[in-house]
Amino acid sequence: MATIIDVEKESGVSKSTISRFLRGMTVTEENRRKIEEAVKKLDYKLNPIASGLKSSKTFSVGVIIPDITDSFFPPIIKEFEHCMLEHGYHVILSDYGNEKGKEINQLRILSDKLVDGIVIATSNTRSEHIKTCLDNGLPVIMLDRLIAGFSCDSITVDNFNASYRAIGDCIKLGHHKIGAVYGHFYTDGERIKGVKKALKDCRLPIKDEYFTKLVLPADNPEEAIEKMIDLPDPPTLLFCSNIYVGIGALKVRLKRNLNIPEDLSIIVFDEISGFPNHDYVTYIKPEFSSIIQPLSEIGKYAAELLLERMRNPQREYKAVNIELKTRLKITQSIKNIKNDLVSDLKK
Amino acid sequence: MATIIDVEKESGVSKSTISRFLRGMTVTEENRRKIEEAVKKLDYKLNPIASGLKSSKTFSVGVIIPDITDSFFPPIIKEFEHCMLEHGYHVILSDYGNEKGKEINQLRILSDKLVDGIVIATSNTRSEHIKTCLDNGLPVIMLDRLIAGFSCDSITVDNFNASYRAIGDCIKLGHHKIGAVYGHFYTDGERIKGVKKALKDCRLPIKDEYFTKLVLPADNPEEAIEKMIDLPDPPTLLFCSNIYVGIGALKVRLKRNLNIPEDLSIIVFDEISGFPNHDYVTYIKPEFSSIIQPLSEIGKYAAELLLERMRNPQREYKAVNIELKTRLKITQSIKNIKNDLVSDLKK
DNA sequence: TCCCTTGGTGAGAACGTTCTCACTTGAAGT
DNA sequence: ACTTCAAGTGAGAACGTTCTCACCAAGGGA
Repeated sequence: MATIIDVEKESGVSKSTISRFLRGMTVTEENRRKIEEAVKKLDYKLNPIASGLKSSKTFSVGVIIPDITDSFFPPIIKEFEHCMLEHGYHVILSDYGNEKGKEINQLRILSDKLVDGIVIATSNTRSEHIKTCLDNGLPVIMLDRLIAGFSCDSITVDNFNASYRAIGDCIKLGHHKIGAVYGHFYTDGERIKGVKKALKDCRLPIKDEYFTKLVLPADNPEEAIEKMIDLPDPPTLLFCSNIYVGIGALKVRLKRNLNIPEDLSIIVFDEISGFPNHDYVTYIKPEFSSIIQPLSEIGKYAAELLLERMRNPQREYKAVNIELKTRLKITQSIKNIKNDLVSDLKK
Repeated sequence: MATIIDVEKESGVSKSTISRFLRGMTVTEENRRKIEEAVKKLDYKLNPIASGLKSSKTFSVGVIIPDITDSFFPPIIKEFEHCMLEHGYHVILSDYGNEKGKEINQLRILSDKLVDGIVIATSNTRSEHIKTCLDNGLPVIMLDRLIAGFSCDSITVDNFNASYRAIGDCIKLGHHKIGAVYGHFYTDGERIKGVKKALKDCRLPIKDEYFTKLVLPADNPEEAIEKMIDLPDPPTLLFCSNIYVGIGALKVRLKRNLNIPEDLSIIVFDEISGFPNHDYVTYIKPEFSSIIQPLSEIGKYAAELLLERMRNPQREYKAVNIELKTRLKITQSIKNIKNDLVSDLKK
């Protein structure tokens, strides 16, 4: 393998100038020509390890996620990786398998000199591990999930507002008995806050038996949903706070042969199929109404923000929180109770 | 950040000995104690970049795949990453978006000094790019797909034999008119060879109109399937060579309201839902019969083989080809024509 | 007793870059 | 014409390890 010293000898230009040229700084026309010639002749490639030693840059970033087999993450990672590669960065993938301890461990390993930046979808509610990185000047972008009381760059979606507005729309359609099944993650919390706020703002009661919190994946969403529809006075609409609950609803629908939306209206936060090879679910009619997250965009913005932070590693910083808009897709899975009432009255 | 020189000063032991100790070589009891004490006191961490410069090891490996949003890959990667991490290796993910040129490019970038080993699921039918790596002493493991006439370590599944046996079973159940829709990838080729061999061995005719090759994802599997069932004399059983074709069959079933297996028997190479959050499809009865690939195992064996190669980087080597067994899952989606004939006769 | 081996040691070179700093050159400003 | 300045240059130190090599002590075989 040719080194910069070989290029120096071949071209007659000093290694300092060669190094500068390779990093995009200006050199005289003549030197440029000589260097390019020598580089080509020797098939010289910059050694990124040697380069990283002095400059403390590895041109690689870490992505730490709870579970790559969760369909939420691959599209995000795909776009993120694509953007980073365009800027010469490599992506180190780290799947912590939903184990809080492992998450902290992986973050430490990656931050110990290996990466120039981190993107993390945390499962922890404490922020020490992330704060340590920031204190050491390592940029961290939080993905999808925040930690209460901790300020850090982030890319999230409008969990609260989207849920608030979606439920508002459902209420306008005449739904007054609204139930929700949700998980124990950060995002679930935000979404349920939105649901309850919508109910409150419309002066509708919030019944305890209509709200079931699950510890996923241990708890079974189907059970919770079945229990809810079996109530003496069941809700007319079910808000599924994430895809796992949505899938549960799909199962209950098949198992109990539910008519949607006659027996129950359903709305899901998340698209049940984000995967190109799983979009067949759209053939099961009516499709569930859903709040769709812009997955590629999340990846894109994460990349852009991280790149910006790595370019300008100023110490004292103000956290940038980017909240992306979701898209509400209303289908026949939500009954228009008002219109039905009107037509009932007409009869 | 403390360096090894700081530890040297603190402990009074030379940096050579410290370096040796850190890499697991034996030192005297007294030195061990001194070093450990100093390391702890200074919170010393080995700098992997500096370490890699001299030793030409980065302790990272590259995984190059066509599409991370294809449900096939995440479970493999998850297990692979898990195994590699246990041995101190990091995984750099590289998604080439099914573009042959980009695949070659990514491989070159990764191999230029950045990684100690490569796992690649190639889309190319030429092997130069991989051969270059091997010639440079960089271990490469081929994943899922081989290249004709090119010898290289690999982890695949028994595409040919599994298809051969599965179709053999179907023939025993009385299916003589067997059709297949398949893609243009390596794996499709092997599977179809198995199907045709089974037909040939049973002296059944291989009708051209029963075999449709698609260039995925451009071509539409649904169309091909519909055309086939609309033949004047359609097949009684359809072999779907991959998950995309399987999904196509699912769509056609819903769209045309097909009765499975009365109207058509179906078997799919691949499980239609590899994702934990997409397993609802099992609630659509009857589930399609399928040939299930051991995804985690693929990741595990890839890791083991790669680790072995990196430990013993002997030049002249004989390629190791590991072919994993798939699991055949026969459901009600395959009609037992023979028994039906028998009962028809009894009537 | 002497030689030879074995296991452990430390000094210093090596790895291939980037960074620092003092220098040269030519153009612009007075 | 003389200073000032900016842009570009090259020598050599620096980055933090690992590697090479010569060395030393202890123990075993002759």
